[in-house]
Amino acid sequence: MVVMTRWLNPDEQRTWRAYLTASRALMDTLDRELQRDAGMPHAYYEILVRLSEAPGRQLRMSDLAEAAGSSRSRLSHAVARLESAGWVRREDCPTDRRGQIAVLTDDGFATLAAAAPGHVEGVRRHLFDALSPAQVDQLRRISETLAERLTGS
Amino acid sequence: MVVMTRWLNPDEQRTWRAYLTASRALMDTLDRELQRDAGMPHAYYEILVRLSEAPGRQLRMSDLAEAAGSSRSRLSHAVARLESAGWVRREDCPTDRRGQIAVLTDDGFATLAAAAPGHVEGVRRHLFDALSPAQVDQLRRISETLAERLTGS
DNA sequence: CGTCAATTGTTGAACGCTCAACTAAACGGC
DNA sequence: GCCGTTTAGTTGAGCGTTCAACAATTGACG
Repeated sequence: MVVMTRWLNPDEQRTWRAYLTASRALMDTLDRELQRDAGMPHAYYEILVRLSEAPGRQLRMSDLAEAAGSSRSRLSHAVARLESAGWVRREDCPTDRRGQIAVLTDDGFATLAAAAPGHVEGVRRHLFDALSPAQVDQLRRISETLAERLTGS
Repeated sequence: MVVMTRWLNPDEQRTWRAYLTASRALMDTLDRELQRDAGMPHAYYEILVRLSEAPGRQLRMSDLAEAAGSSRSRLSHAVARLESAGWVRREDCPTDRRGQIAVLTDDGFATLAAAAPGHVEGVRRHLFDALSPAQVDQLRRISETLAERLTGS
């Protein structure tokens, strides 16, 4: 049996296109700024942020992957790069011999601290300064709904 | 003089993290579905869509780049791939000898037509089904504001 | 007209991500 | 305790994007 496609109506179409344009432009802009000012892509910045917030500035690879919304493979490659940049180091997990622990180095923390103000300023300028407080709230609710549905958590 | 960083307040922080998680998960999911079902990433799908909507199913490379929110370089590489897949062909521009025109082939149109229902279904399932009509409207306004500010158009 | 600047599009290298395949260790049931 | 199944993490190949450099053409302006 043929199932009819539920096409997007004009409002949805317009919303979807605007969303695509906006989110792509936003992430491209922030990525470029971060690359220029801190020498790392946004994905790597986020890894450093998550490590910096963890107790002891360290996390199991799996936990870090989940926190950063990354696949294990992606994280493996990323941490390899971050390690060779001297921002992260790997340690063996004492309780699970399969495990690896990613530890933020002092150098990594300093780099993050240096990059953070500029990046936050970018997020503010490109996102929050453009929205009313009510819109920020709307965006939060929408995003939380979508995140929950998509990540199943 | 030192300029104080305007850090994100807790609400903004939460909004930003939820936004990051949601938009990353959404695009990752749609990208994976499109790759699985149509053998192309979302960026390529969008190029084909823009071509299919243009008069004569063709566009100058620059115009296509702008329509697809892509850099010239990216589009050049992408069209090279689409051409070798037989979905797009290049023609010389008659009025500007620097110009190239990307033309959607019948094969490309057929591939797009075959991919569209599944992709639209995905957009609906992962995005619109999760939101109320009011939220769709909110997301449209927010996105249009951001898109305008970021792309300056 | 001639020249310098801007625009169009391509190219190659470096980088990051995805996917599938793989090793090693832990778990679960008997 | 043993054996099949999960789980943790890595690896390499292939693909897509970015960036800087480049060639070719057009435009602007004196």
